[in-house]
Amino acid sequence: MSNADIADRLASLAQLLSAQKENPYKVKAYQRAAAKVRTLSESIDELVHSEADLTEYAGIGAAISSAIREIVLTGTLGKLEKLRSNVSPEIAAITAYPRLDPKRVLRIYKKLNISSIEALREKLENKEIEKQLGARMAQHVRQALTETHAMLLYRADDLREAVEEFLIRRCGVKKAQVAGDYRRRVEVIEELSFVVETDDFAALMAKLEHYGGRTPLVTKSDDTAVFALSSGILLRIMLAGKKDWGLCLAESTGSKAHLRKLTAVTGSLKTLKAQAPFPTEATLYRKFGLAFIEPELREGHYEVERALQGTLPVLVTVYDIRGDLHAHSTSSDGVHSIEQMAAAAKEKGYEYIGITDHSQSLKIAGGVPAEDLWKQIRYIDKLNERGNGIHILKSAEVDILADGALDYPDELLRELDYTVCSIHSRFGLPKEQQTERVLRAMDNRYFHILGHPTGRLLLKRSGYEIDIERIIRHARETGCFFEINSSPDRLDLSADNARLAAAAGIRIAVSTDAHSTYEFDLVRYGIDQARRAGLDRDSVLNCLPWQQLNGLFRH
DNA sequence: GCCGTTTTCGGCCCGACTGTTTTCAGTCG
Repeated sequence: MSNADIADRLASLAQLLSAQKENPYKVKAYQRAAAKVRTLSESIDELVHSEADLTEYAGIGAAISSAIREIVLTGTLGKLEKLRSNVSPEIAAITAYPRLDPKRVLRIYKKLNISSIEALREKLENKEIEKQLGARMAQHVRQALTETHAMLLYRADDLREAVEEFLIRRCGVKKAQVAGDYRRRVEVIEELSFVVETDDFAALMAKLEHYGGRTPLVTKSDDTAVFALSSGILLRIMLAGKKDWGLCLAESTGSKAHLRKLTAVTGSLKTLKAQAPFPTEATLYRKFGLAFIEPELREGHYEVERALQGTLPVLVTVYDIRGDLHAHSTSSDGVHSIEQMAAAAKEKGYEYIGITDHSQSLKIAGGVPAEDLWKQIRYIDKLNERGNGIHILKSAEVDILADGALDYPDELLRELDYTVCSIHSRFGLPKEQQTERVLRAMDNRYFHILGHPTGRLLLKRSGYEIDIERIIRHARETGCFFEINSSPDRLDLSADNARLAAAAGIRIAVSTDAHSTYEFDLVRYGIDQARRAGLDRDSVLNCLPWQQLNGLFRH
C-alpha cells in the first residue's frame, strides 16, 4: 500500500464529509492529513507494520492514525465505504478524483445541468466552466482532473531535500545533484530531476520504487528513469559518471530552448561524451569559449550569444539586498509589531525596512484608517529618533481603487517616504479599463512602486487582464517602479515581465510582502525570479542605500 | 478532527463587496 493510496482514501473521506456538510474543520483535518501522508518519504505501510506511532506527525491524531492503520491492515476504510454507499452515485463518482471539491462540482453540475465527470471534463475543455463560473473554478477542475500536478517551487524545496536525502542515505549513491526546472528556479515545477553517480543503477531503481511506500516507474532506459511521485510530479533520475558529469548536468538542467542554442555551438552533447572528459559544466563552457551561464539564465533568450561575447550580466544575489520595501505589521494584517519587524530586518543585516500596511479600503486585511496612519507616521519618526540601528521607512501598501484613485488623500501620501500601490479589488474589469486604472494611478505623483503588478496567484489564479507593455511605457515616463513580490505563490512580476521592465530601463524592487518576521527569508524566491530575468545588482531598487533610493522617488 | 493548554474544551482569521444571485456563496489580503 503506497502513501498515495492512503492519502487518496483520506482525501475521499474528506470529500464525502464535505458533501454532507460536516464540520468544515473536520474536513480540513482529513485534507491536511492526506497532504501530509502524500509528502512523506517513509513508507506508511511499513510504519504501521512496525507499530510506529503515527501521531508523531503533525496533523495526524488518534482518530486519523487509527483510520490509517485500518486502511493499511484491511485495505479498506469502513467509514469511507459506508459513506460511499449512502450518497448519490454522482457524488460517489466524484470521490474517484480526491482533489475535486464536491461542493464546487455540485455547483457546476447544477449550473450547467450535468451530472457526470465525463460531462465535467467536456465542459472544461469547451471553456463552458470558465465562461459561466469563472477562471478560478475552471483552474480547480483542471488541476483535479489531470494526472500530474504542478508544484510551487518552494514546496518542491522540501521535496528536493527529502529525495536527495533518500538518494544519498538510503540508496547510497555517490553523488546526487538536482537539475532541471528546479535548478533553473522555475516558479512552478512539474518534474524534479536529479543527476546521480552510482555503481549499481538497477539497485537504485529498485530502491526508488519503494520511496514513500511505492513509487511507480513510468519509463526507463539504460541511464534514465522516470517515476511518478505521490505528490503528483515526476521524478527523473539520470545516471552520470565522473567523466561526463558536467555534460549530464548541463543536459539535465536544460531548458530545451537553451540546449538548442548551446548545442549549436558545442555540437551534440551525446557526441561530446565520447570525446573528452567534462567533469564539470565549467569545463564544457571553457572548451567552447563560453562564460559560465548561471542555470537561471538558461531559457534560450540570448544567454549563449552573450556568453560567447563575455557580456553576461553579473546576476543579483540575496547578499546584495540592503532592505525590504514591502512588509506588514500588526497595524494591518501582519502578526508582528513594527518594532519586531524592524529588529528582525536589522538581524538580517538590512539597512532599512519599509512598513507598508494596507490602506483604509481593504477592510478584510485590517486596512489602516487615514487618521491612524498619521499617528503611525509620527510613531515611526520617534522610533527612528531613538535609533534602532535600522532606518524604518514610512510607507503604505495603498490600494489602487477601481477608478485609479489612490486610497489616501495626497496630503497624507506626501508624508510617506514612498508608496507601494496595489490592486486588491475588482479583478474582473476588462483589460482596457484595468490598464487605464493603473495608468491613472501612476499619474499620481505619490505613486512609487507597483505592488504585485499582475495579481497572479500561481496555480490558483491567472491575475487580472492588463496591458503590461503599456504600463511599462507609462512607468518609464512617470518615473514609477515595479515590484517582484517574493511571496512563493505570487512571484509577480514574472521573470518574463521583469525582463521587459528592466529592458525599458526600469529598476525593480525585490520585496517579500512579509506578514511576519520569518517571511523576510522569502526574498530568495524573489531573487530567483530576478536572476531569471537577468537582473544585475544595479537593476534592483533595494540594492541601493536609502539616500540614493530616496533620490529616485519623486516627491 | 487536531492542537494546545489558564489541560479535556474552545479555536481553527475574517468582513465588506460582488454578482445576474434568485437570498447566499465566493472572493479579495
